[in-house]
Amino acid sequence: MEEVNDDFRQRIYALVAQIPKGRVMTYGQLAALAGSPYAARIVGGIAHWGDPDLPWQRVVMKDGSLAPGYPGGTAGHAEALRVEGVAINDEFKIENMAERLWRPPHPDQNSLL
DNA sequence: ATGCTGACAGGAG
DNA sequence: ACTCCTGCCAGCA
Repeated sequence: MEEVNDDFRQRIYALVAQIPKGRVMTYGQLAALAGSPYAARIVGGIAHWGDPDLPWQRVVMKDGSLAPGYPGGTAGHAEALRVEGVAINDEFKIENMAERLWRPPHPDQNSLL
């Protein structure tokens, strides 16, 4: 039953790995999708200690701010996102955050349009 | 096994 | 608009 903990991390990996280039997801959203809406901080922890091969640069704060613990600081994170095609303001915040936010596909919802 | 920490989020001043 | 405080939960030592 405790596998939920283990799954939590696994789900975060899966979700992050599925984030399309040019899109971003918030820690809280990832946590919620993983099963714990209040474990946003944990996602940050996993991002720091988790698999470095995953595109953690696409994981940002709900406010559109970038991760302070990212290699190189917010500046490094901003630059990484610019490469992804994401526009970053001089305030190191994502422009049109709502549009950049990636919404994971529904399990069995047929996309009709 | 326990405690402290933290790449967050939300509410209040 | 910005800053400060609180809550929350898994990971790490």
